[in-house]
Amino acid sequence: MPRASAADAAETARRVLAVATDLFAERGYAGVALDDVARAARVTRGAVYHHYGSKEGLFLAVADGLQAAVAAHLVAVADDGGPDPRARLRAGSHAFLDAITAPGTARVLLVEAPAVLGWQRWRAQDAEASGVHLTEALADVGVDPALRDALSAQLSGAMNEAALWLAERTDDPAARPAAHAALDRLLDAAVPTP
Amino acid sequence: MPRASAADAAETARRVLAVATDLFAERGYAGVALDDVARAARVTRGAVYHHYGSKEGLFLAVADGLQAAVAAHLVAVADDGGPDPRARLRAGSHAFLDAITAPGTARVLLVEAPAVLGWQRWRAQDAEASGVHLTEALADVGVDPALRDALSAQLSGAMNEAALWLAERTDDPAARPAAHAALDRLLDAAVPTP
DNA sequence: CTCCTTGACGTACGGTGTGTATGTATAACC
DNA sequence: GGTTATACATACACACCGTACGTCAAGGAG
Repeated sequence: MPRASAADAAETARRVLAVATDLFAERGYAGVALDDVARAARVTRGAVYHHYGSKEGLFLAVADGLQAAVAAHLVAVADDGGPDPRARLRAGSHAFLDAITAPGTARVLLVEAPAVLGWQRWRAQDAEASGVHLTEALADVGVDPALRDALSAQLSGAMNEAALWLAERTDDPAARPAAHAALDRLLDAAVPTP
Repeated sequence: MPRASAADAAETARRVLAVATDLFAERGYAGVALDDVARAARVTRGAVYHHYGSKEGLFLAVADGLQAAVAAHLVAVADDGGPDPRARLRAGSHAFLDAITAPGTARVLLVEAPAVLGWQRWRAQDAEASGVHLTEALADVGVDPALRDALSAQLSGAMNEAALWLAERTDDPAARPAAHAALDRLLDAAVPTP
């Protein structure tokens, strides 16, 4: 008995996405069956396939949503970080770290996504969303072009690992300051000291 | 018709492990069925279950083997890196990077393993195999104890990402020197400059 | 040398989960 | 107001994991 208007359909898609985001964050990709998602969203698997095509398609939508949220927060903070490129680099990096440690985000984006989507697809998507800002900031700060890409990748890896490290230490109040302090050291290393 | 002596059994287990290592590296965990492994090793799935208990058990054995190889190479190089702790830190780090970029290693250890085994189990195993050496080296070099763990995690993340970054650039001869140069910058940042 | 226990598999089966084909009623456009 | 397309639900085929069970040789125990 499908009594779905266009608005109802959009609502259904949104509800499925929200439920899937929670479940993937909790149990990981392999740990959740599409029937779990469907039941929690009060539809059947047919609806899920209609809107997202496949389990991988659903996961991709989930990852996209989380990544967009992280990038939005990053850009917002960096934009009022002042004109000094070094300050912008720092502000943006710390903002990234804070955004990606939001409750279910790190696991989906940093652990599941590379395995599910493949590392190269994940890397491309990450680069498009937040990586560009890092690479750009490194350029603004005067990093040797020959090292820029390599350094960008390694700093990105450092921040991602910091996020996962933090996610396991939510009860230790000293962890977050320590992570930010360590990150500052690495960022200072990146900029050619004046 | 099982005519298996003890030596034959060990040979079977070894052959299955070798085949599984190749397949997991090529297609990832989800992309390989146990029947593929069994056929390639000229046995049935029964033999695989007998020796490794489960698909996850088989993957764990594969990951263990690769991680042991990486750690062995790391230790070997670091041990003749001389007595200077800073030189040992550098030598060990570069050795790690070289070892983990061996053909199928990075994907299994850095992309599949965290998702399959769970990040915490993977982290613990990685810390036991190579992480301890990094943390120890940082201590020897005089890193503030409050930052040591955070910095160790972030440097580890940087190296892992460098490895994956390199794995996608096997045809670019400038990539590896750039990765090592960028890594040196981060390592220099870690040691309190005298 | 014989018994018998155990290890090293092979075989058969059930359960779960993905994807696809098909049906259907309502919304949307003409 | 008839037609088409959309938004689902239902049913089915298929793949794959895990487990229960069977089997035959190896390796002592006597």
